[in-house]
Amino acid sequence: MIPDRSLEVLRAIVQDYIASKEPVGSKSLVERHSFGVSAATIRNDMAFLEDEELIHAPHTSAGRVPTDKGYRLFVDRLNEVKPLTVAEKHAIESFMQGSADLDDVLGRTVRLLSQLTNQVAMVQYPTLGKASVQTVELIPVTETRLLLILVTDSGRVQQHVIELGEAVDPLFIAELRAKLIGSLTGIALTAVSEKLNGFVDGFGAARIGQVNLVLETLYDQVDANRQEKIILSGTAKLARREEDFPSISPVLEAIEEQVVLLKLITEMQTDNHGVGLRIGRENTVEGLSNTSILVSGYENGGNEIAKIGVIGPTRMDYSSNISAVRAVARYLTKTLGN
Amino acid sequence: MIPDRSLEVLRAIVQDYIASKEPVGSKSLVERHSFGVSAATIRNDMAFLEDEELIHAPHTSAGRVPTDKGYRLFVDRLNEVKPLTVAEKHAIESFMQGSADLDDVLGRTVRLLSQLTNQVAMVQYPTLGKASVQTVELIPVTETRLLLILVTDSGRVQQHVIELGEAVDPLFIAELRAKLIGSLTGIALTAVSEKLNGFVDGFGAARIGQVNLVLETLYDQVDANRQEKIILSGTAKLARREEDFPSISPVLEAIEEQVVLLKLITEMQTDNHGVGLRIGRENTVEGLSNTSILVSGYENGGNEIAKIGVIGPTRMDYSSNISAVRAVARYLTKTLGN
DNA sequence: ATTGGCACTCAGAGGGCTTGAGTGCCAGAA
DNA sequence: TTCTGGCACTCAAGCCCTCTGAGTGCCAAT
Repeated sequence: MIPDRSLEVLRAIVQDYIASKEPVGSKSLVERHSFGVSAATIRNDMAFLEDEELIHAPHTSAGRVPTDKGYRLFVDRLNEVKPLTVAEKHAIESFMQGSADLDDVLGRTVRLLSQLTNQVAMVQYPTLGKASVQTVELIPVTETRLLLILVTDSGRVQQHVIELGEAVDPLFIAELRAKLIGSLTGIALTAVSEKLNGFVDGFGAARIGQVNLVLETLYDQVDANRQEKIILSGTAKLARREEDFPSISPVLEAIEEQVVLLKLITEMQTDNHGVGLRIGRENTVEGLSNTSILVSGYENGGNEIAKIGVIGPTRMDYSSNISAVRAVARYLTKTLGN
Repeated sequence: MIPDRSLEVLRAIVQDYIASKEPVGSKSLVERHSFGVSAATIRNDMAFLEDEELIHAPHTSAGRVPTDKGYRLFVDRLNEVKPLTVAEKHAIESFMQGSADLDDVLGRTVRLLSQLTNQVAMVQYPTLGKASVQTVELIPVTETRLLLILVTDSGRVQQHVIELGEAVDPLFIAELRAKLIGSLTGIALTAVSEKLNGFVDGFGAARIGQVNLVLETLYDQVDANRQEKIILSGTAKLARREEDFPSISPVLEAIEEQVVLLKLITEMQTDNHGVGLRIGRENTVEGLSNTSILVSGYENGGNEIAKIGVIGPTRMDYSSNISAVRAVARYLTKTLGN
């Protein structure tokens, strides 16, 4: 077990280090905090913390810096997070004012979060979840091309142009459209392909090719709904934190690899505060070993669920950022609820 | 007038500097190139070039580095550009294989260009231009919501959800839809708002509110078509060129300011080679004073036109990059032509 | 358990020295 | 007139050395 005072010392080290970016020594520690004991005593505590691998000295005669494990303990014991300022709340409100368009809302959200936290922010597009088909549309756009539109009950709209390679008969399109709407409306996305089993049988042999093309595109769209997407904002913020990284290049590269990033945040669990956090090397992704990733979940109309979050140096202000991410996630859920 | 040999010397300096990232001196110059004269003579030429502000010495006892003006002259006199390798051509072909979907094609293109040039690549979405309305669709998605879809003859599809705030009558929607299609099909985007003058008069007073909502959204979409957009790829490539910039942070920031970037590339003229180039401070945008921007235009089905390009350090391989940008622009035009 | 004291460590700053690539200029050759 | 070899000069960058001070670990005393 870790003694109370040692915990306090750890907390103080983390705070001072976050504020100053300098390794913190026993003396400056007793100056800035009132422990009621002398520097020598603190040094003993620090020796203990070092044994526990919670802090670490960059070199012999330097102050101490929290390790990933130290940050982790600090965050886990963090029982109150810094509440947002009025200005911040106001910023959230005014930022979220706007249209009901999913792309737009998510775009605003990610910029907002980046601005609030001064970190790189990310928003994952809602995943398939329990979403179901609201409607399907089939619109001729040229002689040989159809536009297929899929609308889910969570408000997501997807469209894709299908090249049929031959002129299409408007009557046939109308029939196909009607049948599709009849079969799919209200059906869960996960059940679409099952539901369409044998669908093609209802058409004449001459049409089968075209019907199959349309169905394939439809499956693709359902899949694209599953295939997740992420948007980022504030990449430049990383660069302004240059001192925090040996080199930012691997970090930028890791962030550009959206597939990896998606996998990472998808498998992150959120705790009882509603946030998930990976500190430093807890992210097994190479290139992110000096960054922490902080996420929170949001809901889209009670159906789809996805995550938003920030990426920053391990030496970030966890307290503020946690409350910012949480607040923005909540507002996002609320906004999407309408 | 600048003597021939001096021009040759400038060319050699630019080439060596691009290759080595080191200021180049008279001695290494005569070693690597066969001018048929001695280093001392070259020094005289260099003194001349320096008077003309085409090269510049970072400090007294150092070699020379081309100035923006020097690069400019070099590029303007560049009469042959490095042709693409077979592998590169192959890469382009295979990258462009895919769907007819505009988003998808542009996404592939920008990644391709970034990969080919090893720079940050950008693709501007096609602008309004001569595009006209192919069709308009109005689809109820919930009790109170409509989905408005606008398809232009260049294959661009835009959609937006309209919240009407009250239940909608399917018959009314059908009527509105029919009238819209009747009025707008084939109409140039630029003429849409004019064409719809008085459109609302054909509806009963009770419907006017709803009709206006739909029209407003439609105008917004036409405008969104005008309001341009840009996508980027390979931002991390900048970071790997860290040495080339005093600090990459301002560069990243400038790039994130897409509005500025758009304005910049929009007003860039392309020369007879089909490419436009701004070198260093020729970009009046702060933060881009150490970068060069290289663009080329592409066409979308002969109608819309926009630009693609790369952003990199002034010390970039202009010859290769120019041919890459040109080639990709050509392929993009071709792909979109289908 | 805590403290003051003390010897010890070491990164980083600062100063001075050396090196060598590179320059500018000049007088003589072509 | 143009080119060349030679020479004195410059100066960033690398190297080594020293110094400094923040910080440590440990011990004996409280």
